[in-house]
Amino acid sequence: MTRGGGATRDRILVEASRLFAERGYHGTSTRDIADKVGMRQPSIYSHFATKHLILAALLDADLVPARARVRAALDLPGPVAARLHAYLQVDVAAILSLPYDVRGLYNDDVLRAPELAEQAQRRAEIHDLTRELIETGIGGGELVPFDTGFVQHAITGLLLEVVRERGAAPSGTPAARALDVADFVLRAVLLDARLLDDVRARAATLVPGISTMAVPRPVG
Amino acid sequence: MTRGGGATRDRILVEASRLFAERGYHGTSTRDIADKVGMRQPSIYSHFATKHLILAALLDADLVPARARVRAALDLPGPVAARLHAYLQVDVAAILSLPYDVRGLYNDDVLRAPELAEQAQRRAEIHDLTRELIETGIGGGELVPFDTGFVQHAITGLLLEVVRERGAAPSGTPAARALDVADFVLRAVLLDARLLDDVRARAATLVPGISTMAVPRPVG
DNA sequence: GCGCCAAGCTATCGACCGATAGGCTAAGGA
DNA sequence: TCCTTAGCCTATCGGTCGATAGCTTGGCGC
Repeated sequence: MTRGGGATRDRILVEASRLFAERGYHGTSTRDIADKVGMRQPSIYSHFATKHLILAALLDADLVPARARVRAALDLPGPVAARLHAYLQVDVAAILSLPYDVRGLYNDDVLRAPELAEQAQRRAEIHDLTRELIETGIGGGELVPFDTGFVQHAITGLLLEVVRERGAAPSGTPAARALDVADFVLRAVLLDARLLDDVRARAATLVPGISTMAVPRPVG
Repeated sequence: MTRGGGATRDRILVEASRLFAERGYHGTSTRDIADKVGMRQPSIYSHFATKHLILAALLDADLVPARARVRAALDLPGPVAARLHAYLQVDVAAILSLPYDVRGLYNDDVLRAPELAEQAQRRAEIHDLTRELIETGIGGGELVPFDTGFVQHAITGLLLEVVRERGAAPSGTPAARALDVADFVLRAVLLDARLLDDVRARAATLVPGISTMAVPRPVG
């Protein structure tokens, strides 16, 4: 690991993420991963002590920056609608720009495994923070009084599916797709539809503040 | 199978659907299913020739009525917005009322397996018909000119996540959740937000016509 | 009452799984 | 130069997988 600066470890992560996306975690064997990397199956264990830790590393690469982003959106000042719009844009763009194929990470229900409890907790935290943001917007009269949990789930589902779409037919740039998602959600939840242009303008000024919270992990 | 009128077969399907939802298809063994049903593992093969056929039966129970519903929505007369609203309501309510736990059916990427090609094709057909409905609405100036594929994926993601939510914390009745989904999507895509009340009223008259297209499968 | 057969059972198969043990090799530091 | 050790290798483990073979049983039609 020290010799190559973690290059092999990263290749394992990249290939594993592709296979997880294609066949799911349980449907992918450590031999499958090793074959793609170009090594023997036991050699994987020079870099990861268990198969679960491969998935954990991939999940963390997504979850840790994502949590930083939603926290940034919560801490920023101003109207909730603009912060939500900016957050969605940054989140989608960031996920679509990850070096890993994240499509398979949340498909399977492996997140319930006790070995991934830490990651499951991180994800729950992101959901809680998202709900908090929505709740603030509803309480302040900016957003339609939908059930908060429903809106959070709607956003989660939208993000997951947009990510899944990328692999099948990557239509449009990440930035364009990110704007689509943000617009779609805000049109749905914004109480006064006439404010959408204003929300977009305010969001544009917030995007850099949220983006810089998430330090992208460089991978060869 | 003939003696009990397929009762055991249905119990296998019910228990399998719950386990698939909990651990995914690959994460569930035929022994797990047999244990829940209360029989030995090889006895499963008196009702299903392969494990894939269990999943295929579950998928068909969802996909076949779903295809009928979207076809009905396409064939009905009147504005697209109302038809889309009605379709979404009926679809969500129908899925939430299924005797099976459908949460795990589309999580894994087993649908790519050649044994499930027929089901994959059915699902693709549903997506195509949905896109057609949206395209009509955009062309007719009723809906916001989002990318058609994006809207279809957004709807798919929303439906999947709402279904997933049910198992975790079933908040609200199926009908209430169905209305939430329909409202959320139509607020997002309706060009003139002021028409929403009218769309809802028109949709209410269409709901029976779409519902009756889908014959629910009785299961004990 | 008797034969048929669906539907269960036990026993077992070969394949594949994740993981471990232990050896070889080459790069890097003393 | 020699020692350490990261990073690969081969060989192999026990466990579990989906699936098959073949026996037993009990309800039904005749």
